[in-house]
Amino acid sequence: MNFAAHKTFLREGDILTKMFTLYSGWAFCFKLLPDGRRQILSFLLPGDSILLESLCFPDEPLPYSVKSLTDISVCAFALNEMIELTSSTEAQNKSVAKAMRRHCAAMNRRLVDIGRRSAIGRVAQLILEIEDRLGERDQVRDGAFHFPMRQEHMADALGLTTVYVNRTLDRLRKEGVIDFKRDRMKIINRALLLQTAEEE
Amino acid sequence: MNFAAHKTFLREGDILTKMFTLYSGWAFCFKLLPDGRRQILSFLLPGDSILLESLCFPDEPLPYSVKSLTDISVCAFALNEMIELTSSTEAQNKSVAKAMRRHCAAMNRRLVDIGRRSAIGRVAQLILEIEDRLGERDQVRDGAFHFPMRQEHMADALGLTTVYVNRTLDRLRKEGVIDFKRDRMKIINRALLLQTAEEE
DNA sequence: CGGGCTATTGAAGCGTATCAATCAGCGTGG
DNA sequence: CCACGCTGATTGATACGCTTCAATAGCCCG
Repeated sequence: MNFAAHKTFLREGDILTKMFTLYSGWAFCFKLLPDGRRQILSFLLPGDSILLESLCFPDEPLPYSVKSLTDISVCAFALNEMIELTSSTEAQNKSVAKAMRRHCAAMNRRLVDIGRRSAIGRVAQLILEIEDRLGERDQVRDGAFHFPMRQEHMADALGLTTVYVNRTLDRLRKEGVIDFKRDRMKIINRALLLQTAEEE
Repeated sequence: MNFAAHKTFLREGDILTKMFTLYSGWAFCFKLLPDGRRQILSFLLPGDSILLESLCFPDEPLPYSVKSLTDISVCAFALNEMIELTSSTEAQNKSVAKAMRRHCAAMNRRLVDIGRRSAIGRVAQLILEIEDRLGERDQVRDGAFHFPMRQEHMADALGLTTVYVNRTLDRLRKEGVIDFKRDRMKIINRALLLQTAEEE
C-alpha cells in the first residue's frame, strides 16, 4: 500500500484491525493540541514497524496520529495474525521485545532532551539518533545519510520553533560540525557533535 | 523491604534479577545529565509496579534510576518467576499489557506537555494525572488528595525551575483553581483546571 | 519561467531561568 | 516546651534563550 508524502494515514482514536510495517520512506507519529500546536513523538524509518505499541495493545484506540514524511509504501498485516505470529516463537517474542525496548529508550531520551537540554543539544541528539538508526541498516556512508525531514519536523519533535531550529543548524554548520543541505545530512566533526549532544 | 525518603535504591545501569512493587509511599524514575541536571520520567504511586519496563526486558541494564520520594516499602519478586507468572494466564497478561499501555500513554502526554505546553499547562496536567491515578485507588475525597512531592520534583518532571513552579502554583492558587499546602492538594475549580491543562 | 514550498534573516517581545535573599514549617535536643 | 537548625517555599531583580512577526531569498517542479 502506498501513500504520498504529507498524508495523515492513521488518526488518533482509530481502532485498528491491521498492523503495518514501513517498507520504504519515512513517517512520524504525532499529537495535536486544540489550537494546532503539534508534538512529534517519534520518527519511523524504512523497516520500522508502525504501531509497535498497538501490537501490544490491540483493540484500543490509537493514542496518536501517523503521517508520511516522504512518499511511503507500507505492508499491512491482520493484527490478530500478527500477534499470534509474534508470540509463537521465542525468537519472534524477543525481537518484538527488543524493538519495544528501543522505542521506550528513545522516548525516555527525548523526554530528557526536551525537558533539560538546550536547543543545540536537542538538535545534536536528534541527528545522532537518526544516524544510529540508519547505521544499523547500513545506510550511512562516511557519516553521510538521507535526512528528508524539514526544519518544521525537527522543531515539532524537539519542542522548538522552525526559526530557531534554522538558527541552531546554522550554528552547527558554522562550527564545522555538520554539513546539511536539503535532504542530506553529513556529520563532519563527530566528536564535537557527541559532546554537544551530551553536554548542552 | 523498606527505604527512607530521598534514597536512590535502583541505579541506571544496574542489571536486575528482581522486580518490585511499591507497597506504600511514593517514588520516581529519573535520569541525570553529566552536569547534574535531572529529568524525572515518571512518578510511582502506592500499588504501582516498579520496573514495569524491566518486566518486559529482563537482563538489560536499567535505563534510569529510581528514588524514593517519601518513606516507602516495596515487595520484591524474583524476576523470572514474575515473568512466568504474568505470562501464565490470559488475565495476568492483560493486566500487564494494560499497565504498560497506561505507562506509554503517560509518557506520550508528558512529551507533549514539555514540548508544547506552557508552564501553567504542564503543572495543571501533572495535578490532573496524579488526581486521576489516585482516584482509581479511591484516594481522592472531594477533590483533595495526598501530594507529597516538592516543587523541585514538579520542576524536574516538567522541565521547569523550582522558582517558576512556585510562581505557577501561586498563580493557580490566586485564581482559585487549587488549594495546595505542604503535601495536600485540593482541586477547587476542576473545570478551570481542565481548561488550563488542555489549552495552555 | 512561474508558483509554491522551505529556508534564511532581522528586530522586538516574552516566558522562563538565574541569582540571591528572606521566610516558614517542622523535627530535634536540651 | 521552646530555641535551633535544616529543608523547602517565597519573593525580587535581572538576564537570556527562544518565540513571534514579518520580510526576503532560494530551490524544485511543472
